[in-house]
Amino acid sequence: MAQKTSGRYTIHDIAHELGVSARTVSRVLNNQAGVGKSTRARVQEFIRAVNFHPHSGARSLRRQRLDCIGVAVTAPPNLIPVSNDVLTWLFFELNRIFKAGEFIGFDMNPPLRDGHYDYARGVNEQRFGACVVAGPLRVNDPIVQRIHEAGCPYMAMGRLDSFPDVSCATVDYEEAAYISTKFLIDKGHTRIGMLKGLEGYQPGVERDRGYQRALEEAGIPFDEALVRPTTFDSDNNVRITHRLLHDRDITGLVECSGTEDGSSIREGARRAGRMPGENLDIVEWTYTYKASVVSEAAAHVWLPLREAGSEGLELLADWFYERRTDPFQVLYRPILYETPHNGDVEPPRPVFSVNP
Amino acid sequence: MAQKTSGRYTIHDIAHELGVSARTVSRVLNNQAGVGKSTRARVQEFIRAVNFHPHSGARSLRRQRLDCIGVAVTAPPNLIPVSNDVLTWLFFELNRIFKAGEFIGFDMNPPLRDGHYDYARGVNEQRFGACVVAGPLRVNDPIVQRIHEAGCPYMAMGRLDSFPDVSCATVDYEEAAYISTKFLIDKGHTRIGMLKGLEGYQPGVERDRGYQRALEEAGIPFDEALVRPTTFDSDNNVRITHRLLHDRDITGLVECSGTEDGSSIREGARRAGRMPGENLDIVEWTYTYKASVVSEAAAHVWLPLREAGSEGLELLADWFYERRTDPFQVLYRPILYETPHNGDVEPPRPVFSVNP
DNA sequence: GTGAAAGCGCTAACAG
DNA sequence: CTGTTAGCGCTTTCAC
Repeated sequence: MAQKTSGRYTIHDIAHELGVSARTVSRVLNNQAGVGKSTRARVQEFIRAVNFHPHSGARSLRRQRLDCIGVAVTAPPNLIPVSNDVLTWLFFELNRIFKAGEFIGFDMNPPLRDGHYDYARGVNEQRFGACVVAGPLRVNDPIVQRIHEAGCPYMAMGRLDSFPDVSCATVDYEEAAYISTKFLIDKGHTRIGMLKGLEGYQPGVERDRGYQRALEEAGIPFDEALVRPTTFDSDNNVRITHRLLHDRDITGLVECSGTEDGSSIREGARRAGRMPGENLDIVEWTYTYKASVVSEAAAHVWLPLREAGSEGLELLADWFYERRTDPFQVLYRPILYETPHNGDVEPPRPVFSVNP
Repeated sequence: MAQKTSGRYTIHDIAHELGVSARTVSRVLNNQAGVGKSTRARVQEFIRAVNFHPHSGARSLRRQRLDCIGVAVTAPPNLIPVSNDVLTWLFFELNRIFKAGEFIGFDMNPPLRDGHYDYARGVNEQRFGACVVAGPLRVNDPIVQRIHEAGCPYMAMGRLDSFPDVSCATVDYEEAAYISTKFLIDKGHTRIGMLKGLEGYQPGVERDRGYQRALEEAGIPFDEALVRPTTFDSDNNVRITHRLLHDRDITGLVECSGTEDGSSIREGARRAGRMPGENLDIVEWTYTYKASVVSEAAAHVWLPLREAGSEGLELLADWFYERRTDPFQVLYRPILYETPHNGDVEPPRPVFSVNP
């Protein structure tokens, strides 16, 4: 068979080869009506034999439709280590919800441009026909707004104060911080520490607000020394926990690092000579319902982020398939539950990965 | 500013707006010479103001060059759960090696077509200008050959008997199985069990070959009951280990599941009433040098897969940037070392993730 | 230093 | 049921 010099067939080559028109080949490729049964079979046979696939760029240029669903993270993995569990969950959900064989692409390492990670490039360069923004949004993030303005269906897994119209599915971290703190206040604690994840990101700001609101309501003065930003490095978190708990007057601790890394907390408490469950009441945050992050914790707050995300992804698919036309906002409430004490508890499925 | 009806600017719109030609805008976009200093500044300013980005499809159609480096896995994550560690390593390496701001896309969920996962689609549809095939290759895999024939620079992280020309960077699993088994034979064991990962994949076949070669050399008859295929499910591996070690005559064990999941082995041995280090000599495989998978193991075999991969990625970049033109084959030798007994040992960085 | 025109591979509109 | 034609947005000749 004559092969084009470029080394790849085009539909014109195929049409020529088979003595039909390019339009016919295109029809076969797109499963459109208007091709005789035997012609269709011949074309299909040929396409399969030479392993022909249409050029996605040419295709996207002509139809005004991109067939790639993109996942973009808001920062490189060293800063925002989105865990394998979340990526796996996203794969499964995207494949469950987008059924038409869309290509799913992950852009996991956005370039730094003008001081911001440009995770919008997949949308801007028209690679993505829809985009999931995974990872927390920075305070005053300007990038997600560009995605919004591009008109591409998208869903961020976080809200943004500075851009309230953002299309998103997430949980209410302010509420989570509020109920965590209030729980400890109601148990009689007045000096409550907080191990605060995601400083500089929207979820970090929400933690601050919820914590302060609970204190205010109870008339407890705010002491900034009690709030310690954490990272995704477990050694560091051991140290931070240790240092915070040095203050023996702290009897309650909101552990909202978001790392679900119980062993760091335990080790940090141990080094400070504290015994969770005896002289320290901990409220642990987790993204898994009834997960046992630390069995000695007084309570857990469940952040149903995946659950919110799944609902958001359905809406995103509706938008992509033009069953709806607008951004949406899905906000799930966190739920506080006393730590389950039977041995039958699953470990958390982390949203962020922690080293080591 | 007048905006096109489509909602997006094209270089023609910009040219019209600024009273220059599209060619000039294109020159600015691509940092080419032949534009006056002030004209260039005006164009750049405008582009930035309206957040213009060229259409990647149109661009790839016209130049015969794709600017996306793709990572494709050979099967969906439930079958081949490539771990976050490997993904993260790939991000870092790709970003270290590809320096021209290439887009890096991950296709992590290839569709099933004709009984094979079509992980070549990114190459076939001309989305990827280079492709890393992550994950093991199935025995007789026909897909990677299509990538090869497409002429796109690529690198598989595995060899393939049925297609020896495959461009790859990997380790010699046959040698690994051979030295593991030989080590135990030399210690006097004659009945040696094997927990064999990746049945049905090339690395599984190589394990078989290396194991049998060592036995043959020593004149020990092969007993297929001693070789047990494992999975990436740790509960299952506990059961398989337990069942295998039921045979009290087995005194040596090659643990080449590839999971680096020491606790399953320990638990399986415990259930069978065996004490590693006392009545059982284990050789553990790991992808991390001097990692402690199981401290009671007699020896570890280090599979320098990442190290081979890094060298392969450099060659892939050379190919992509046209500093070389051909496929390559990088094959690293595994190394056996006695298990270090000082407490100063790092845990392995897994290549596959294991549930739970 | 700049612009007009052709064409990459495909699909939509329209004609037969 | 099938073919012709135009044009998506860009880069590349080539001419000025």
